[in-house]
Amino acid sequence: MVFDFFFKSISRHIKLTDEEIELTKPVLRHKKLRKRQYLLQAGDVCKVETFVIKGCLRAYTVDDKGHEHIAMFAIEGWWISDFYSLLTGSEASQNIDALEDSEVFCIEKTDLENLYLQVPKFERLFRILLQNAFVAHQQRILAGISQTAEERYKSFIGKYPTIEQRVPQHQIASYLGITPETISRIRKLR
Amino acid sequence: MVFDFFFKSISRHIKLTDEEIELTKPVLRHKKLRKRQYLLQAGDVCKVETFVIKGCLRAYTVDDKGHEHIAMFAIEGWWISDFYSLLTGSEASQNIDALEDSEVFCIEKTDLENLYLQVPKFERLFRILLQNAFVAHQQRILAGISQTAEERYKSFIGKYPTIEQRVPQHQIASYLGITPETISRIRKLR
DNA sequence: CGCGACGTTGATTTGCCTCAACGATTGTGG
DNA sequence: CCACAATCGTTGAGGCAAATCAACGTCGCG
Repeated sequence: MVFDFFFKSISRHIKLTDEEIELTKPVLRHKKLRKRQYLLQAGDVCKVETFVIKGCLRAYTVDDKGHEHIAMFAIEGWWISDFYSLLTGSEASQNIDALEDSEVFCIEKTDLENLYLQVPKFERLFRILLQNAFVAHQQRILAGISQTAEERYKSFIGKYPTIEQRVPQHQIASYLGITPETISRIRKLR
Repeated sequence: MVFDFFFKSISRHIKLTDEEIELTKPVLRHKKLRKRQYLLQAGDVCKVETFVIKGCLRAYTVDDKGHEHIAMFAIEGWWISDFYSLLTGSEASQNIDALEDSEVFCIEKTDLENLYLQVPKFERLFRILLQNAFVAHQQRILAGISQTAEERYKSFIGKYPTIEQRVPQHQIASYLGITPETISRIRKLR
């Protein structure tokens, strides 16, 4: 059942009753994405929070020189969206697309807000998820202002070996804010 | 009254009843900090979430070369803590101290957890605060991987003119991950 | 007063980027 | 199923933004 992985994932943080599970199911919109398919394009308004069931997605911006800068990856069990756009209703500055064939659950913003009222535990769930994201972000920021390219790369493959194995190196370079050439040279030195 | 500023601040996000306000007051521990005084030292465990009533604080790490890297500033109305330490109970990697004589409210972790149960609106408050922090962090990360020192500095003074006026330039340099000399040279060019 | 904190300026170095060329692999349309 | 085009990683040469190192002036404060 497609729902199983979702409810198992969130059970790490909140315990739902059967009734609450039934209330939740209708808001989960199951979607399949082909590799390279967009979930969101910059300029559109982001309307959904997305949970990854299977596969790998990325969120990224494109600067005026046409360079992509990856804000985040999301693999099985992770959430992804353009949060700012979702929150404010403004046009997304980020693109989100699939790096592999993927399956996701999308939750409409309005559905999520109702869900908060019907099943307040979700308020707690997202607070916890945001707390974790907050900590991860802070560490990434500190890495960015205090470490060399090499340190950041090695720290990345230590922290996210799964992602390192799945996505092309130049995507990781883009996430770390360094060039693919530099990554290649770092790797050469054992 | 010292409480006024606090409740006025959070009223932007949640509306408390008089009864809820009275439940909240006892957990707010009022504290004064002298300039340069520590609120938290790396190695200790962070036990409190802190709201700034007056003044300016900073959270920062010190690397093996003795260089400070500022994770965040907090002025009136902002919250500050070593979130990771607070969350996990592990030793703080960050120091927090006052850049000016300051006044704060500290909330003990255990008190906050009880407060979530007694006044669930606080669950919502912190979710909203975390959402905002999430967005700010994401923008800071993207700036770090896609912009030059000059762009980041100018963007900083555009976004936080108040902070730029209050704290020494080398602190801002440390926040942006660039050297004080570079800031000085950027400023020279008009 | 004298010392430390802060900012500035100059000379030099360096880590990383840019640009360019080249194999290897993948995948895709005829 | 092959041919050709992307995609991906590697390597080299050269350049540049920002760091480093060092010296100096100013201010505020104990």
